[in-house]
Amino acid sequence: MLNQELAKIFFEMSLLLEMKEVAFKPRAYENAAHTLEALEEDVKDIYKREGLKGLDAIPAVGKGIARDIEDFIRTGRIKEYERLKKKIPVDVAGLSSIEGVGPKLIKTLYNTLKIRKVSDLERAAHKGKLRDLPRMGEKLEAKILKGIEFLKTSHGRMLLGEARPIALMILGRLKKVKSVEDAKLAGSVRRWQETIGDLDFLVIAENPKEVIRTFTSMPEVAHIYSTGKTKTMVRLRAGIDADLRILPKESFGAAIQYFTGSKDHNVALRKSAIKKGFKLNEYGLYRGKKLVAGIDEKDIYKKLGLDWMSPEMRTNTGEIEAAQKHKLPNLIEYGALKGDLQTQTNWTDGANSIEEMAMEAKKMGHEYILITDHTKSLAMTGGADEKKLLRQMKEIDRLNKKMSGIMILKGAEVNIMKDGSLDISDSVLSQLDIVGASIHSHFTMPEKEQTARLIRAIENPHVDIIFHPTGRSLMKREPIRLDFDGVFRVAKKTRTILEINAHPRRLDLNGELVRKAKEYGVKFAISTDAHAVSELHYLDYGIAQARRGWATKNDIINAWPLTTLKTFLKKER
DNA sequence: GCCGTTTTCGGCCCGACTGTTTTCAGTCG
Repeated sequence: MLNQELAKIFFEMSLLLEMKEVAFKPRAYENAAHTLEALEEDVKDIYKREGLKGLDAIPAVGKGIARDIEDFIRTGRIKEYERLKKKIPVDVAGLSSIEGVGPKLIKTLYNTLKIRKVSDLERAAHKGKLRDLPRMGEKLEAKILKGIEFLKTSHGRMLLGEARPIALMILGRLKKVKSVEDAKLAGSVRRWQETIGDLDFLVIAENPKEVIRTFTSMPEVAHIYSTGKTKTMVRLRAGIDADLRILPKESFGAAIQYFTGSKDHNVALRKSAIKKGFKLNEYGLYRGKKLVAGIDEKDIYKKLGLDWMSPEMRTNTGEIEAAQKHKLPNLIEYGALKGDLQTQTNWTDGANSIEEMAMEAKKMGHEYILITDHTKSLAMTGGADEKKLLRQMKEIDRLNKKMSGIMILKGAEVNIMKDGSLDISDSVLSQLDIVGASIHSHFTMPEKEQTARLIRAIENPHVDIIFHPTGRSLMKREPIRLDFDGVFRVAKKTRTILEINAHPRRLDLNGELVRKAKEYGVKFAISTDAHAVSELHYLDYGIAQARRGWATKNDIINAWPLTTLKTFLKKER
């Protein structure tokens, strides 16, 4: 899909233009990048069908950018982009991914210190060269070093939300190869891990050569590391490695088990196998030299006296013990949710109208959708004040009369201020169906203050859900510091729901915290934080986190009937 | 460069915060 590649280029162009201090164009390119990121149909298909006119019809894409896209489809290059790159030969995408580094600073860094990439910047910071630049000091120098450190720890990894679609596309392609009997995805993608280091494909095939040829000649392949009879490793253009293994049928289940991991889970599993007099490896479960199980993954667990467990749970944090006692939880199922509880519209920073979001939700089979636009202290999003919220409520009433098959609920993503107060008056909050509240600033407060701040918001009688409770941004920003025991205790007491945010950049709460919160009896909402109709489909990423946290249907409020949910939330306290 | 229920030209989300300064530039979302 070209959309993602183009989005990256346009985003880079917006940064380059901003460095050149060109007015307004940066925003135009940035908007186009966002639209393409969320666009469901491949621009190539649109172009094939409707030409330049079709491209022009894409929101945020006009004549100029349509021509850029055409350029890219035809030649794989964009002239304007290459012209900019030539003038400013700097890795702006890499540098700007460091928290606290933006286009202006990148420009100064290049002009004064000839810094072109992250490693240059790191060296300069270590030498204490940054502090002497205009408007810089020791603190900012240290902040940049910390930002680089953080980036490094997540280096070479990719968000699940980016990696999974690529993996599924390649899997589909492998399955179509004639001699392929079966093809499966293993590794961290199968476990729905938050970030992905590489993609693992396992295949049974009569003619391995044909499969390997298909795999290595895919357009996505940038570099072939090695290619043999049973194993091939490549680097994809998207910036991630992919491994393909061809396996004999009798070992397929064992291989899937082995390559799914996690490593810790497998070590524990092998130990338990040894204890019971078996040997377990990627080719099968053996008693002496005799193959006891191998074709079917479930069979391997069964022979070891264990219930089969879902890959999301394989973290070696008690799942093997629970499987042995037949006490694994009955996990919430994919597709079990009845509605989305966090969505933004074009009333603030979303791309689509309330009606468009509701239509898509209906198409997905949802019973309801909660509209939760930002509030006024998030000014850059056009956050709603009381008046605007009241107007939006009227609009929702109008739409509910007009539409059938979906209920639009009135909500908001109310901003939690530094002191834990909210930026919308109680009298307006009380008129909303469901109120979400979340933190968008002061991420670095000490644990004690941050905890007190969040607890104050949780204790507000109007707040039903805390959205993305830790505020983390995967591979970019750390979670805020919280005393989770304290937070979970108060959330339970006040019947305040914690969100499992399904946005691939957030996944917040994560599985580990879900499991901990669940022990306190906290209930959860799984919601997408969708800013466009296409993002409403993120729900599965949240469900995966819930499953890793051992959550059942009973723990997830939007898996319940709407009436049950509403009764539960009525917390006149 | 994009966009239009005031506009095909003339606008273009803007407030809070931080670390630098001693009035503000840069970044964030």
